[in-house]
Amino acid sequence: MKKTQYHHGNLEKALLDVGFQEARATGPSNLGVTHLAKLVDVSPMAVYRHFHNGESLKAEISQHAREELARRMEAASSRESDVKEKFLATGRAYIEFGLDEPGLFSVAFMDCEEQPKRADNPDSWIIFQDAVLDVCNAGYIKHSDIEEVSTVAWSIVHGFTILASSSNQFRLSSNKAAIDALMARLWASITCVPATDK
Amino acid sequence: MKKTQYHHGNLEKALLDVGFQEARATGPSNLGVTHLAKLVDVSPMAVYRHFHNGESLKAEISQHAREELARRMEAASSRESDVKEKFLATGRAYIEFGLDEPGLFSVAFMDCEEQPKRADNPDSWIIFQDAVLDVCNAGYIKHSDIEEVSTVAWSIVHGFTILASSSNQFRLSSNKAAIDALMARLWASITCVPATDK
DNA sequence: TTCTTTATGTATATGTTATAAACATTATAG
DNA sequence: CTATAATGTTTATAACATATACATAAAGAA
Repeated sequence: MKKTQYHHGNLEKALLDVGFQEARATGPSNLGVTHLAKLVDVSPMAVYRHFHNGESLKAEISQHAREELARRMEAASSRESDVKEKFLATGRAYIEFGLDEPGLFSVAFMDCEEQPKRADNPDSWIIFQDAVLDVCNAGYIKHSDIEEVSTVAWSIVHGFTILASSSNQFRLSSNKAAIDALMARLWASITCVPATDK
Repeated sequence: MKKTQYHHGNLEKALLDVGFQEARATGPSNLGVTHLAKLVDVSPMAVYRHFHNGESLKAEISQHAREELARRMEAASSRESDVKEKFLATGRAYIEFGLDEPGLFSVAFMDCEEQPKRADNPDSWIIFQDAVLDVCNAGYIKHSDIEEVSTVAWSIVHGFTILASSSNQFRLSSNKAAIDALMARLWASITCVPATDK
């Protein structure tokens, strides 16, 4: 089982793929240059022909994880037809992604300096905004509230996911019940907002 | 300016203090054993007399950051007298801590294996639960909803803070306006929850 | 005080990682 | 069918974490 070809074929994709798998399995901790190079059976320095440094490799893996999340959100949304249900399914998919794939989720939102941020790729922020736009067009909310509502929706869903999945935070009796309750209250927060008293 | 004493005096506290400062200044990236030892002008191995390994040192720094957050929440709450305002001030303090001290905030919630979790120290989860308990006792919500409401409150506030502070996520026109809106909707989500239709 | 023990630091060594520089091989375009 | 550009390897170097062995100082027993 030794080295048969000097050139790998498509090392860049291979590194991203194996990095994605590692992210899925163990989160951010095994995404080092040397480790990934070993998994692809290539010398560590070969990596630098395709990525400026280890951080940018991690950043791209992180981007891939975010794209996977976005894909699942869109898939979940497309399974529904009602606007409200589409919106809720989008949020629910986000949470379920975090709970089912804690490694990918934490890599998706780990802090790395430069995000690639390619406009052509799906992005959870855009997806939330689109879902909220539909909710708006269906008459549930005012047009001027779109950004505000998107912000709330993403915040609540993201916060819950992090606290429930990644770490040592709140312990809940039932995840499913907690998610149902959370989504109900999310819907409440965006539809029946009271007059800003004071 | 050379080494005058062989023994340091209180190295453990010195390491935690300088680690806290580094966390404040640059987040999780400069909390290594060697680096902190250098800042305290001590050999790297001295650190191991006080911490089992580098991870546990980081974990304690992280704990201190969480305690600082808790302290600010309690301070903000204590400045108000009305139950609702106390609750909202608690959440607002959380967000402001994240925005004012992004380094401390990201260290506070970075994932490290073992959290110390000393019961005698203040903790944001407990503080939220206490605030919600008061909201409950004031008649705003049902007693059976305490856990659910605490979960929502922490989720929304934590999610917003992370997305707004730590990373490259949503860009908002005005932070203050966004926070006001968020808190209004948080209050909405916990008070006027609609019948669980379906 | 002086001696012993324990706590606390240092020195040295090993293994891992990131990454630079120089060199090797292969693919591709004239 | 070569030059040259792309892609990999080898060989440093430097920063780390941390183990082992050793040094010093502080605290208590004699």
